Amino acid sequence: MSSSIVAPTRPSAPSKGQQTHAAILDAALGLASHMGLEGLSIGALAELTGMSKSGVFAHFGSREELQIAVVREYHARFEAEVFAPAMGQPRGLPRLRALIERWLKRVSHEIDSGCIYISGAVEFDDRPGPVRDALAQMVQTWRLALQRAIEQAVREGHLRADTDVQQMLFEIHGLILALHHDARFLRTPGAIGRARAGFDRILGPLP
Amino acid sequence: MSSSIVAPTRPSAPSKGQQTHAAILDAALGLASHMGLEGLSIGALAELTGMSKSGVFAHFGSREELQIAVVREYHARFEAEVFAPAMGQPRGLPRLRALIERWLKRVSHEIDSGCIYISGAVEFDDRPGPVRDALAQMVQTWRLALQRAIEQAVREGHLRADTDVQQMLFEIHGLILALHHDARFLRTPGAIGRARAGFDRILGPLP
DNA sequence: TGCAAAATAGCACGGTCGTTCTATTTTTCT
DNA sequence: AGAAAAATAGAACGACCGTGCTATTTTGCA
Repeated sequence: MSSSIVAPTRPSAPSKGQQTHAAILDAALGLASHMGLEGLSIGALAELTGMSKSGVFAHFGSREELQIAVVREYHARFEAEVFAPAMGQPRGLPRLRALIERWLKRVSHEIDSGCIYISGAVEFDDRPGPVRDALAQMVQTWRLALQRAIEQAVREGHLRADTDVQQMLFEIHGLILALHHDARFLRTPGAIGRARAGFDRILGPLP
Repeated sequence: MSSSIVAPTRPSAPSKGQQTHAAILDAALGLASHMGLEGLSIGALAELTGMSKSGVFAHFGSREELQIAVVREYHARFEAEVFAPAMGQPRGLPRLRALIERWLKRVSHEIDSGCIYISGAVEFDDRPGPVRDALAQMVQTWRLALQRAIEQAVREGHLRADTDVQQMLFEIHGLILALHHDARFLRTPGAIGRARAGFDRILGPLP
C-alpha cells in the first residue's frame, strides 16, 4: 500500500508561495474585470498587492501567462457559482432555468465588475494567440454545458421536440449580451427584467 | 444682398489640412476597428499615414479628441450606410426590416473589421469621460431611430398593438450582439442565419 | 537550529506612449 | 511673386510598460 493512505486527498496547508499566488490572482481578477485583460499591468498589480513588480512577475512567467491564469480562474469561479449549483436541479427545464437564472444573476451582479468572457471576446476577437485560445475554449465549454441542458429538456419533453437547439442557444446568449450591454454600458435600470422576459418567450410560457 | 450669393452653399475645395485630417481619420477608423478605441495610438497612426507623430497629433488636440472624432465619424458612416437608405422604404414593417437587414449586413460584413459601437461599449463601460459620453450618445441616437421604426410599425398595424417596444428593442439588440460575438470571436459560420431566424421570430411570421 | 531552497526586492534596460516646443516646409491669399 | 498663415517635421520630456539580472530576505525541512 502506498504511503498516500495516511493523507490521500487532504491538501497540505498552502505554502507561502501558493498563498501569494492566489492573492495576486484575486487582485488580477478584480483588475481585469474593470480594465479588461489587456488592461492588466504588472505594475498596477504590484501596487495593489503591496509587492514589487519583479515579485509579482516571478509568479507567472510572463504577462501573457498571467492573463491565461486569470481566464482559467474566472472559469473556475464561473463553474462553481453558476454551473455546479444548477446541477442539483432535476434534468430538463428546471436545470436549464437554474443555469440561466444563475448566469443572469452573475452578469447583472457584475454590473460593477464586468464579465471577462464578454470583454475578453471583444478584446481578442482578432488577436490570435494563447490568451484568445484559452478564452475561446472556456466559452465553448460553458456553451456546451448549456447545449446539453437544452437537449435534456427536449428529451424530457419539457421543450418541443422540433426545438432548434443551436438557435435557442444563440438567442439565449444574445439576451445575456444585451443585458450586459444595457446594464453596464447604458446603465438602464430594467435590463434584468427584459432579459427574464426574453427567456420566458424563448423557453415557452410559464408552467 | 450678401456676397454669399455667388457661392452660397458650394463647399470650397477641401484645403490641404482638411484632406490630411480626413485621411488620418480614415486610417484611425480602420485601426480602431481592429484594436479598439483604446488601441488607437498616435505613433501607429503616423506610420500608417506616413507622417510624423507631431504632424498627426496637431490635427487633434489630444488622443482623447482623436477618439471622439473617430466615434463621430463612425456614427456618420453608420447613419449613411444603415439609417439613410432604409428611410426610403415605406413606414412600418418594411422600413423596420430594412433597418435591421442593413444593420445585420454591416455587422456581419465587419467580421474582419469590428463594430466600434460594440467594442467601445465594452471598453468604456466603466471608464467615465467624454469618449464614453460621445459613444453613449451615438448608441442612444441609433436606438431611438430603431424605436421609432418599431412604433410606426405598431401604428401601421404591422405589429400587434400590445407590442412592448422596449422589449422588442432589447431582443433585437441582443441578436446583433450575439451575431457579432459568434461571427467575430468564435468564427461560427451560420451566425447570420441564426440572427435572421431570430428576427423573424421577433417580428412575427413572414408575410 | 541550521541549511538549502523558495520567494521577494531592487535596479536597470529598451521600448512605446502622449505631449510639448521649436524649426522648417508648404499652402493660401493678395 | 511675396508675405502671412497654416501644416508638418524633428527632437526631447517624463511616465509607464514588460522583462532580465543579481542580491537579499523568508520559508520549509532534516
